[in-house]
Amino acid sequence: MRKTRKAVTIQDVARVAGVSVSTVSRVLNEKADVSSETQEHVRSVIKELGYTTNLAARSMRSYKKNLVGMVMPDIAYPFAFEVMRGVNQAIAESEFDLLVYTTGDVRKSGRASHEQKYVSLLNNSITDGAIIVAPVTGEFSTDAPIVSIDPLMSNPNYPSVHATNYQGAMDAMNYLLELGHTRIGFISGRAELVSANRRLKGYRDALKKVGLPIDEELIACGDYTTDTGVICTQELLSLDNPPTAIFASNDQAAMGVFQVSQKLGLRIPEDLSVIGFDNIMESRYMKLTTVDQFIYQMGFVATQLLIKLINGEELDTQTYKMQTQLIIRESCQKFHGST
Amino acid sequence: MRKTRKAVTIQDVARVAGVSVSTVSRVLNEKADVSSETQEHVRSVIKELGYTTNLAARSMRSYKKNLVGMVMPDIAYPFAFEVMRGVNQAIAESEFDLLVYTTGDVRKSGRASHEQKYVSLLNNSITDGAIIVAPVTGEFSTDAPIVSIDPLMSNPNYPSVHATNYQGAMDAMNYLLELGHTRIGFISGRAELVSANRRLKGYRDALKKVGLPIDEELIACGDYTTDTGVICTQELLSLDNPPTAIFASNDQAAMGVFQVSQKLGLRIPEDLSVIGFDNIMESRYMKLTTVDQFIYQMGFVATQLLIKLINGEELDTQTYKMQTQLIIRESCQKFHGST
DNA sequence: AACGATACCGGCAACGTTACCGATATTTTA
DNA sequence: TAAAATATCGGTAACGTTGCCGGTATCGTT
Repeated sequence: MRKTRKAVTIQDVARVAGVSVSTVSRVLNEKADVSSETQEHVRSVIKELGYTTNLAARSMRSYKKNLVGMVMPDIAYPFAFEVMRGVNQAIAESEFDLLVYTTGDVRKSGRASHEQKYVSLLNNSITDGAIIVAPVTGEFSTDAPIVSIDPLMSNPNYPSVHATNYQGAMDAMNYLLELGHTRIGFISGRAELVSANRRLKGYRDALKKVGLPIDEELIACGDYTTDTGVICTQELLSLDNPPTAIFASNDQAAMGVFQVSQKLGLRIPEDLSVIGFDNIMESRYMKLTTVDQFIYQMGFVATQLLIKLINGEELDTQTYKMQTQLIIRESCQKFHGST
Repeated sequence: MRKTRKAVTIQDVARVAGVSVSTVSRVLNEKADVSSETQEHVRSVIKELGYTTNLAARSMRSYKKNLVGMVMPDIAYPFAFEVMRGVNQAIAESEFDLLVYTTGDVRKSGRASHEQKYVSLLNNSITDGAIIVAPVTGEFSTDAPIVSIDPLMSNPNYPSVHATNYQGAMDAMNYLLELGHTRIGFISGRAELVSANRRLKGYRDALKKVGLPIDEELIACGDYTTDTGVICTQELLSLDNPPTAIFASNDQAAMGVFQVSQKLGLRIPEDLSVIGFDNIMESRYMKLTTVDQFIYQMGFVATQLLIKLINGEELDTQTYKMQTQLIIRESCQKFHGST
């Protein structure tokens, strides 16, 4: 069925080439102590047999693997893609290759088991270090360096990169307030994530600062997905005194607002102002005003930090804060009087 | 700096628990031959020490790894993301985890060296099998099963999944021809890829079938990127007798057409009809008429095939053809007379 | 001519894990 | 009650690779 030449090993190469295993290994690792004729000969045998070194065996024995690991529960959502783009870029510029590990689904394995698994991936196994996206635990028993992106809790054990979620939320709110909105709905993120909590706090504090009351009815409980964004929007808009603007915790939730609005015949921004958070690819096309948290750069910077750590360099700071920026497009409008 | 508990091994666990290494291994792999008290005790020690099994060592010794590998030169472009989404979904539904391998850049390592590397990844190393996206070689010396997506050449050695590129190109062309266009520009893909050649052949044959001459000037040499798409468009539009419609080999190239048109003040579709290929995420927002090749499904199906192979099942067919479909949006218009 | 320096190469051990076999204690069977 | 079956565990040998040590030739030096 397949053309399989069962597992060619370094021994096979040595036998066929008529040299020792050590010599083959030396050729493979480009050590100095081999005559050029032997080198050439061994190389030709390697090519002939189609030999490739077994990564598992190699990484068990030697220490430098030139591989960076990356762990994410799910790679099929915009945030993940943006992070990966940034990581990819930094990797392309480096001597390292990248290994992305995923279970495909957050719910697939329990949290503990999942964390367990990915620590295995690192724990002086395959990679020289790893980037972990949105980890839920703070403790890793590993020798290899770790950098986290948008971690659950700020953790002193290893460096992390995250956006200024609080400030970003404040900026978004101030913008809406300046436009004259006073009833502003909020769609929250997953409650267990710090990013979500920081944004919620920004929402609350911005209102407090201008002396507006906080109506708990206006805070809908989301989870960063479009589906839940839809539900939250329906809740908010069916209130007796519905909001004139909605601040969604992320752009995917904001897409839910768009969907519901369209169904209800509400125009954005004429009838409803919407602001998001993240600035994912799609937001540009939807002309969504949002808070850019430079996800791409977060991935890029995290990778650079990790590579520094792997190379034994010291870091200036343990937490790298990525400044957010309000991107004004066309989904918000001045609020004129009621209705 | 980091809290490192240096490399806890199975030996450490055994010593602390007061049992043999074998017993710990049995507990880890949930074998039957262990009393429940011992099991519990060992498990508690494992937890206490924060032990996790070394993947490299394990996969060197045992055969089932529950890991699917995926190899792509670059993960930061829309096609790759769509494939990954499909793969991710299939993985989420399976018992397997996913390991995506990339160098971050096609040009980073020479082709041979790159192929070398990723065969290593499989070659009875870490994974049970692998999905290879757009491989350039047809020969892999490996024991583990392989499925390729959009391969360079149709290869009998292992199954592959690819779209009906020829038919899709024909459909696109027929649509433009029916709209009355006779001078249709073409932006080709990377010449070494079959997909690109099949689309070009579709372009040529469609013209031939209706008896239109093939003007080689109208065929611009692209490489599936937006940047080159821009250059090609400029070439095409600066011809003495410019095309009234452009068929771009993929959507990213089509985005180049959009960019140039906007700069030149040309309206799409009023002044220029554009059709693409791929139907990536962005195309929807650009209202680009295009040929959907169901990239997501390609990833999904490829993964399912691979898992079947890993489980020792036989496949019905070696090449799985994904039917394309013309998606009509708003980037094409009837052609009325000249200029 | 005798010595040390050098170039090149082979042998052995080790990495951490699992498969296999065999050993002991306990229970079941005839 | 003796033999056999079973449950539970330990010891040892691999898996394929690289690091280290040491062993030959060959060469240069005096």
